[in-house]
Amino acid sequence: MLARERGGAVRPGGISPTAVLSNSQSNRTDEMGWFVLRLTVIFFFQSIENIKAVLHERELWKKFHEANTEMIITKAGRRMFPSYKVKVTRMNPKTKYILLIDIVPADDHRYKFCDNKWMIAGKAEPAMPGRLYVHPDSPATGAHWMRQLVSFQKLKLTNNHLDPFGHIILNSMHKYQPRLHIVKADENNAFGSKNTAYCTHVFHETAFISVTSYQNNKITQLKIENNPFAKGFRGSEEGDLRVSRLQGKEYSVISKNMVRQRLLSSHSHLAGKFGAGVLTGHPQVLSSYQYETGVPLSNSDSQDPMSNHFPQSRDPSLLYHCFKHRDNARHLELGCKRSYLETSSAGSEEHYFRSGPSYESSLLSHPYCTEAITSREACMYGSVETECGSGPGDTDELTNSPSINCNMWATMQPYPHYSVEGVPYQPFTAHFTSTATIRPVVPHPTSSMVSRSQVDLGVYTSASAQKGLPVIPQSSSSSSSPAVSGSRDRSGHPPLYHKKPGSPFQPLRDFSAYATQGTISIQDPSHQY
DNA sequence: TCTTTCACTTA
DNA sequence: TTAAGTGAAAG
Repeated sequence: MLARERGGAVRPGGISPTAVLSNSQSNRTDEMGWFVLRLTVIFFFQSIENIKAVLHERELWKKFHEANTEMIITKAGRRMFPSYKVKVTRMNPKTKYILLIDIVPADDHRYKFCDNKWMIAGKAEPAMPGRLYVHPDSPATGAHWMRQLVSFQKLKLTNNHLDPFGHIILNSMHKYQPRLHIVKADENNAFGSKNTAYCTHVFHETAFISVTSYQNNKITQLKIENNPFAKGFRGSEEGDLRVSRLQGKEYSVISKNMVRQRLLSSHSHLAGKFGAGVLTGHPQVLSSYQYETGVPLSNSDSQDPMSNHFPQSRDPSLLYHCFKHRDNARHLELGCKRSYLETSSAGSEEHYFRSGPSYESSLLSHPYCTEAITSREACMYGSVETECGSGPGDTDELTNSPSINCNMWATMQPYPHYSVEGVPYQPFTAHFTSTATIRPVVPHPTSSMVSRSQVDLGVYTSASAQKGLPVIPQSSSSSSSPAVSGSRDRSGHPPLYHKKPGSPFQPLRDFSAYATQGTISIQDPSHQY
């Protein structure tokens, strides 16, 4: 849209491409030159790496961020507040995109709240099985995404490691960073094939610490003040008195909330410092069509968690990186419009994948490492600490030629990433819970990592979700599932994620048979536990 | 710390 | 009217 506007705007009064041509050239040549330029302009501004995403209610996010955002996680799943909403521009209006979110560990620490501040309490628990939340409108055209805010408000967080609903699983008292991924869908409304392009946007102000109950009163107050659903807790003498009476309390009408409010009002200085949340990064062209930019979100070396683990003002505030996949066969086909919980009004719009655990690669200065990527990708549940530097490419791949293995959808670089001094690489293994078939493919499986990935790539069907049953990936080369057979892309590689509208999924019986391809499809729910 | 229950709210 | 989302508080 923007590109079109630009393209259209240049011609009348702007510099025409024909301006540099000889006057003797024909009008036809002039037209052709203009056409080429216009195409170039359109291509440039609509290419995946130029897609712009602006965080909605950034000032609100910033208020929370400055107080160190906390997000409640519950067994049943809890929404995030503030909600993750973005305004997307510079998409090709006619191209189909898939928008999804994953939430990766921001570091390898466990936290505690002492003396009214967050402190490091030890080493992080092993990362939970990464899951992705695919926006329910996916796949949709750029015009659709740009038409209005893209809201991920129905995304839910849980601390239930065996969560059957497809919610994003987190560890309590750990710090996380949500990431937005914009994936260009292929002709099959899928992604993950060798030509799949995608970009990742990270808004550092959306980082948070997961908690089972709020720790910081300032956060509690911000939630109450800003979340409509918490209106019942907003401070007023009447309200607090009402609450105390209803609960049979004998304590003073000056409630905890009131005290909090009064305390907070005395030292609240949450005015935003950031300017408009815009994409200000400058993609660097990496080999094999990889693009990335950004800065580390935190300095993990610091001993001051308050000042460093929730980095404040930073410009650009938005980290993003973009990739185009050419050398791998990983392929995810999307069926995001099918509900995960088809009978649930809420669940009907929820779509989850899994993404890989990540902190070890997301924050620290591990060099870009093919082996590590594949291994982590393959160890969704194993939380394997993979050594970097042993890969064939190592750091050179960071700035030069990424390996084939790395250059694939499933190994999308994690948050945060560094452009020069080693690129921590985040697996981006697909897990999701829509009724679509997920078929992650490991193009170049190596050693045992592939078999681990089979365990990783849990998939949830709407049917299983309704039963409260998670589904464990099974694979089968002998699968007769129509979804499976129909989801192979033309390159011969099964897609990672395939939409098969109206097709009930058939459990695949022999997951191991897909070991070399890493293909995953809907599984038999009975195997989850 | 975590889970469950509660009263209240929004949509 | 009802389903679902809130933080508080008890356990």
